[in-house]
Amino acid sequence: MNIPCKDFNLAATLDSGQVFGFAREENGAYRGNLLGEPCEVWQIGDTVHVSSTKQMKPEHVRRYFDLDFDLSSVYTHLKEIPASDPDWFDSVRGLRLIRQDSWEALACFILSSNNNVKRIQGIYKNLVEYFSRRARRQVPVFPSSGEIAKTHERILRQIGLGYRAPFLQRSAQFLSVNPDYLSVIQDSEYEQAIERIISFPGIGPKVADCVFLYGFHGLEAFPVDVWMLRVMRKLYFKNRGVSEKRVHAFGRKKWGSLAGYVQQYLFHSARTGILFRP
DNA sequence: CCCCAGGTCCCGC
DNA sequence: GCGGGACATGGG
Repeated sequence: MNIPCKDFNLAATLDSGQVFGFAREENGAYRGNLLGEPCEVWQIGDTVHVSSTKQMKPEHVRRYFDLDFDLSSVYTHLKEIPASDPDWFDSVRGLRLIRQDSWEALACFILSSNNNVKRIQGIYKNLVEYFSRRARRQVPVFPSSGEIAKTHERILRQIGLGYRAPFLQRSAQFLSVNPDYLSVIQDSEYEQAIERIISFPGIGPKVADCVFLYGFHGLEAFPVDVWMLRVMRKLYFKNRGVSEKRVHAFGRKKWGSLAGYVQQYLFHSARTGILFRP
């Protein structure tokens, strides 16, 4: 399937730490799971190519990659950021926020706490492989909350979750008892949505913002992790040791309904060294 | 041996 | 409400 796309950067989108199920291959294509279908995705110029066994509707892929969103207002904010060069984000222009599955985002970001992207991807892969094999699935996909709820905690530990194993399992158990809770969150305003997400075990304010942003496309979220804390302190607080809470409030107020997008560009750029290099 | 990674939890104040 | 340590695991 070929999908025309303007102002899109597939590599920056999939490498920016918002989704953990895509692996870059030698030829530059990405293998992963798109809308529940294992597939291969690559970009040539202004065209996205998707190869999968089952047929997918182009409008669903467009929606998944948020391709119909006009990024110009985001770029206006990015140009005003006090970096040395106003075009500092040129190499990642076209980075977009994916509309991924909300359960998968919630599960993945429980794994993300005090962890690094490389290892989160590894645990994600282990979860897909173990539970797909166990259920004898023909196509490997991320396990449902029901599957996680029913397994043994020691299995999750063996897979590599460490001390986060009981957090993920208890969260899955809650969802299997309250199956409509994710749609309740979907229909909530920011403050109440965060309050509800934060009630899951292993989820604090930072992960809750990630879940709201990536799992529910809540663009007014502004996750502040160690990378964001560093870059924001440098840009706006004269390198003073201001708290995460204060940086979070600052970003949300400054960028409003686009805070999540600005955050994604800042986070990816900080982590890859695009911003602030000698 | 150390420190770090898309933090959270739990404790004492 | 804020500060500090513990927490699994793997890489540098």
